[in-house]
Amino acid sequence: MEPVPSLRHTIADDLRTQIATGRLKPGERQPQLSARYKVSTATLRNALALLQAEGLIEKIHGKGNFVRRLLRRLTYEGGVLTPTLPTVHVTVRTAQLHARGTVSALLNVPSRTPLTEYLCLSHEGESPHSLARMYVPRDLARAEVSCHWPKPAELRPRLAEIRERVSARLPTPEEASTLRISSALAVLAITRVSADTAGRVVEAALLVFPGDRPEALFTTHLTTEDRKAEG
Amino acid sequence: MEPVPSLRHTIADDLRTQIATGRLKPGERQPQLSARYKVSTATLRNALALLQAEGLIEKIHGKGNFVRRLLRRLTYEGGVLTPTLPTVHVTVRTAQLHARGTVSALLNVPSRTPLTEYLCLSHEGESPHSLARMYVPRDLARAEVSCHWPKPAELRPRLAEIRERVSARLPTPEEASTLRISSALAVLAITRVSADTAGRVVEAALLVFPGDRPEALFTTHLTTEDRKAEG
DNA sequence: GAGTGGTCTAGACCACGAG
DNA sequence: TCGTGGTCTAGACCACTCA
Repeated sequence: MEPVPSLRHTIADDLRTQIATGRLKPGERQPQLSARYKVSTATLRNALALLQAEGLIEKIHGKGNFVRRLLRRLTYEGGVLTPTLPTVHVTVRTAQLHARGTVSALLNVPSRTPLTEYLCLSHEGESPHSLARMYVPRDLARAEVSCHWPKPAELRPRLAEIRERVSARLPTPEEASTLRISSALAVLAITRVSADTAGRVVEAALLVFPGDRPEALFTTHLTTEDRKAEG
Repeated sequence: MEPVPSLRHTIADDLRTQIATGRLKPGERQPQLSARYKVSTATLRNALALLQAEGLIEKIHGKGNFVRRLLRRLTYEGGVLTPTLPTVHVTVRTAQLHARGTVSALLNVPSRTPLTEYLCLSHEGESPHSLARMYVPRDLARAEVSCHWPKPAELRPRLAEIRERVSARLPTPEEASTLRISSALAVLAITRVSADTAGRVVEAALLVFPGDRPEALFTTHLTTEDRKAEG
């Protein structure tokens, strides 16, 4: 299949095993590495780009290359991330704005409807972990600041239906810099729309997770009626 | 934020609009393009790599760069892709093998249990569209060759629960060449495990979709009991 | 064999971070 | 100011496709 493995793949493979065995020092510099492997800087950069796309390393302009901490793979299920880690903390920025475009359509409200936006960034230690943008009609906005993390059911309106659209894509430049990931590292994007028992959309959330971290888990329990309807 | 847009982004933006307005001829050559923009080949390649990662173009070694047909975004919901297109056809390869590793764990059967593997590749016209690997215990294997596309409910065992794990990642080299996508184009990977009413796992499926095509949609209807349990 | 894309080099220049 | 990463260049060489 690949009779002549390219130089950058060979170097990337070597660095990968060094990372796996903990032999690679954090903050390793490009010039040292390119000298060690006797390749040009461009080739070494290409090798590092491969590792970056896998989420193994992080490059910081003016400082060096750093091995990313291996974080356990989390699971997003039913609007909640598990396991819930005590080391995760969340910063929330609230803004008042007016509906327009995509958000207006998701919430099923006219343009210029007053909304409250919650911009949530979760960290695990120093590392940014996930990003959430939540939009709530302003008359419904309360202490819903916990985003996609567990929250008491009483705080939110009674929900009747949650629709979650999941897609895979590359991060926008803003997302990449906010999450401190390579723009080549895929992200899992979840668009969540929650409606109450009256059918009114009470929340639209745009969630973004780096692809090397969480996954989403969806379980369908088929009742007898569902199976009848299916046939 | 980005006061000095890099040259390759400028070129990529320009090519993007040309693609959107249909002005870019298929099979456009790198040498012509680098001459047109007066940049080095490396810079032009970087610009094309951006478009490749968005799934807009496809490069074929020795031939040229080709604009990918814009395919409508499909939705995977409840094991079915919608809308169902008459132009989609599926090739299936069946193999007999024995459980091991991940598949063994997913199906919850011991290693070396006889399995039937269905390897399904769907095309829309000439373009590969999605990839599915399905594993079924051999004693349950029947005419289940339609993979994740609609199939009569009678053909499959009565299902009680479907669990779907969704993740975003870059394709493996094999997936990239099979689906004819860039290795930089994110894919949506769905691991589906279906159990019958007795709790026996009757199917494990590994589905891979190019990130520029389908998305997955999951709907949760919260009944009164669910909401009680949530509180 | 001519033309294409894929890889690599050596080196220039700019932008960022820290002392 | 110095060392780092980020971008770009000009050109060499190989691999693939097609006439």
